[in-house]
Amino acid sequence: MTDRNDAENDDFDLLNFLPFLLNQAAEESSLEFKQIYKNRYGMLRTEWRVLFHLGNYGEMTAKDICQSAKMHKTKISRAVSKLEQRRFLKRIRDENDRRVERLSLTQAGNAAYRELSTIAWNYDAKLAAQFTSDEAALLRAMLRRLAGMD
Amino acid sequence: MTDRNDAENDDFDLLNFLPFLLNQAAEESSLEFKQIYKNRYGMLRTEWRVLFHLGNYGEMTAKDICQSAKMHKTKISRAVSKLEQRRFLKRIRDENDRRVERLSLTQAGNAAYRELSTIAWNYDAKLAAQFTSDEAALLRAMLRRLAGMD
DNA sequence: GAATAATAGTTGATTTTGTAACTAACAAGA
DNA sequence: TCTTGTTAGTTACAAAATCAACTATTATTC
Repeated sequence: MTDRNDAENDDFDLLNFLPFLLNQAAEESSLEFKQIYKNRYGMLRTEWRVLFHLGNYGEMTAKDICQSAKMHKTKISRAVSKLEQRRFLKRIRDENDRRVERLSLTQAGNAAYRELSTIAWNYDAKLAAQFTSDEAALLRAMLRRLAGMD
Repeated sequence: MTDRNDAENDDFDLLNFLPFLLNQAAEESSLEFKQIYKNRYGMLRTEWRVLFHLGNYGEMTAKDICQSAKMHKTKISRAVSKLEQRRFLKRIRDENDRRVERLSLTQAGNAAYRELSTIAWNYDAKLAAQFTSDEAALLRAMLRRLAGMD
């Protein structure tokens, strides 16, 4: 029919292409929660991610967050500034290595984290309730594998 | 310890939070493929998505793509312009409703689609090979559910 | 112990996205 | 038919992400 090689992709199916599916699922499943941190706290995704990391792990450096969240350091730098402006976090320069700043949440930051993480956890439960608990556990394990978090 | 309610989120675990996991998995699992459409064709994600839709489904309108890919119409408008500039797609004004344009790939667009979709399919197989085929099928089904594609 | 390289983080310029207002074509009701 | 409303798609402007160059500090090497 044509001189090009088109044998192998007859059954390519966009709707089953994992990167596309993952993206759609990620997008859709974070929409509702996004409204909350956006409308209630005026935060961007980058900002709540930093907040969640600090709330979840306690004191971290920007680089730590960078590696854990696989976010670019400029995004983190700006998110940290915003959160600092809103008095949600404080920086402490590390006296052993003065390039480093140790980041941690203020009381207000912790309060926001607690409120948001409770909502997040309920939200997560609602998402997971679409599946059996075995399925949900398997889903999380597979996603961790795909994300290179093993 | 404190006067705030912090009972329910003791076991909140960021690394198991589905929206976060989904996002990390989506990001990581599209990285390698992104290099290909980006470096080899100079395309953005929005552009290859439009290309893939047209390659996969044949002639569509911008609105069709909008609904299927859940992308905003301005993104599609710009992606279509770019792809048209590169002679990957052509627009035909619908004479029954002159607001509508029917989009389809040119020969060059089809060639690009064939090459990319073959690579995509192999790439998908490589991702899925991390799991049993039952697991992979379940994963896709769960992602479709989460994405609201049922 | 200078000179060089490497690292943590910031800033500025460019690119891409998102929001809202817009044009053009059609539809429906008075 | 002539408002009024709706829809397909574009454009202008604002917000955010990316990329490269930068400062300040520490590590390395000669």
